[in-house]
Parts: sequence; C-alpha cells; structure tokens
Amino acid sequence: MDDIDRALLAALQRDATQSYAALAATVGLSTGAAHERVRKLREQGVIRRTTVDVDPAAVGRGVLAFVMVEANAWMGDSPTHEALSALPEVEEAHVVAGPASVLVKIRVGTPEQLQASLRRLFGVEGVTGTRTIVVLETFFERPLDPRPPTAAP
Amino acid sequence: MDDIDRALLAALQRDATQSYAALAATVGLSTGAAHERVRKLREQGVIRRTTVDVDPAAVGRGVLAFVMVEANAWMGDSPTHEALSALPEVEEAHVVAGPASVLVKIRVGTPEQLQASLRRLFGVEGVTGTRTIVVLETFFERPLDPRPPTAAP
DNA sequence: GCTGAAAGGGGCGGGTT
DNA sequence: AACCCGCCCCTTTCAGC
Repeated sequence: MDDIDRALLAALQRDATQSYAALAATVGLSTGAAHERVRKLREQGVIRRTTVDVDPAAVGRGVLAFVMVEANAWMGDSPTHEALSALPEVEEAHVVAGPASVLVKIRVGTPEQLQASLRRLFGVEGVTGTRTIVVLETFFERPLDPRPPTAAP
Repeated sequence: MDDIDRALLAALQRDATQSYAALAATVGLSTGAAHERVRKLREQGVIRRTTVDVDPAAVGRGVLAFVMVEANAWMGDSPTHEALSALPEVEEAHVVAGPASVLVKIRVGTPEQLQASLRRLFGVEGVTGTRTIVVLETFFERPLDPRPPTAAP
C-alpha cells in the first residue's frame, strides 16, 4: 500500500470502467504492472467490490432520512443485524455510542413510506423509540478519500 | 425504467466487472440489447458512475462518526457546501430538518484525528456547535435497492 | 427494441530482465 | 516487481427482423 496504490484507488473510484492502459498511464506504470497491483488490491480486500452508483431519485427513493433507534436492550448483536438487513429501505446500519443504540440510513419514495418504515423499525425486537432526521438537501456523497488521513490546518 | 432495467442495476451493483454477456444471461437478453440498455441508463444519469468500494480501515480510516452541526445562520448554501467539501475526511454532508443544520459523515484514522476534524468543523463559517455520534460497529453499508419502494409488512 | 454475427481492441497470461 | 508479447475473449457495432 504505497502512493501508487492510492493513486490507483482514486482513479478507479472516479471511473472504474477505464482500461488498464489508461489507468497505467495516469500512475506512470506499464499496463501489466497496473493490472497486477489492482488484482492484489482486490485479493487483499482493499477493493471490496466494483459497483455502480445509482441515482436514488431515479428509482423512486428520493426521500432520505437518518433514524436514531433507541432500545431497551443491547442491540449490537446478530439478530438485530439480520432484522435490519431484512428491510430493503435501510441502506446503512451502525451500532453507535451515545443516546441511541443504532443509527440507520433510510431511503424511501414518500413521507408516507417513511412513516411505514418507522413502523417497521418499531417491529424490530427491543426497539423502544426512534428519533428521525429528515434530509432536505444532500450537499454531496462521495467515495472515501484513499489518501492517508492527516490533520492539516 | 422497467423490471429488466432494475435487474440490470442490481446485477451491476453486485459486480460491475462482469461481462455484458453474463449480464445479458442473468436478465434473459442478448448481449447487444443488454449493452444498449446499460448505455441508456448511464446516459440518463440513472447510473451516475462506475466505481470501486474501498475498505476504509485498509486506507487508515477505520474510525467513523456522524456529526450534527449546529449553526447560528442558514447553512443550506453554496459557501457551506464548499467549505465542507474542502475537508477530505467528510464523506457526506446533508442539510437536515431538526435541531441540527447539517449532518456530516466523517472517516478518520484515530480519535485524535476526530478531535482535529471537529476543530476544523468549528472553523466553518456560522458553526456554533457539534454533536458527535461515534460508530462502534457497522452492521452493513450496501448499495441502494433499485426495486420500487413498497411498504410490505 | 431485440437478435445474431462480424471485426476491432483490450484483458490476461506467459517468459525475461 | 515491472516490462514485453502473445492469444483469446469481450466489447461494440451493424444489418435484419
């Protein structure tokens, strides 16, 4: 994992459809070498998968909300994981520290569907309450910066 | 945008490296037809981009937090957008309804870097406070479900 | 709009320095 | 570990239905 690997990651995040030849050119390597490095990044799990970024509004999921789920028991376990995973509108689920137990990211089509989704969350074992944050506008959602995190001023 | 398009999106989300021939087989179309449909999905902006999913821990960003940013003025504007975008550790930024003005998703390497990042957030014009939710464990982060959102029981 | 086939380009495996 | 060169498969296109 050196600077060339990070450059490859950044280039692939920007456009994973580009050829290995183009990729190699941007990082200053031969095609084969670039290919070999990317293969290893996949093998090591640094690249988890190659995927497409779909516009939520185009598939009827233009409403975004974050829901802080409160519970009367420990929710950081497998049954909770599976119960949340079974809800297709839940895009992310995190066990968190703080007033809530779990934070989930939800995408639906309408406020009515948001209400229905909250009702479903209450159906998950142990859930005693929810605090919902509705998103009015998304400034950006972007791929993780592969550069090493440094606290510049 | 029909069921075949949604099936194509789901297949591409799962693995965007697969050939158009394989893609065509899974949706029951010829190679050329599948290719043409995907081309149109890109052209229409339904597929925003093809990218790679990078493991945060592998690039030194194993600490995840959500920060609710409070402000003394309206933050849903371009200057705020740009100020947050300039911070590489900020992966997402949303204007939200509720007690906070903006919700940001932050990835750093250590608690010290999280502290440094919060300090930088206070440097953004108008920010008067932050409430931080630290993630202990991520259950899942997955691609958006391209199927139409329906409130099943 | 889908099918099927034809042609060009690139992925991907060798061996070599 | 990176370069060079090979074949082969996949992408891309076009005529036809």
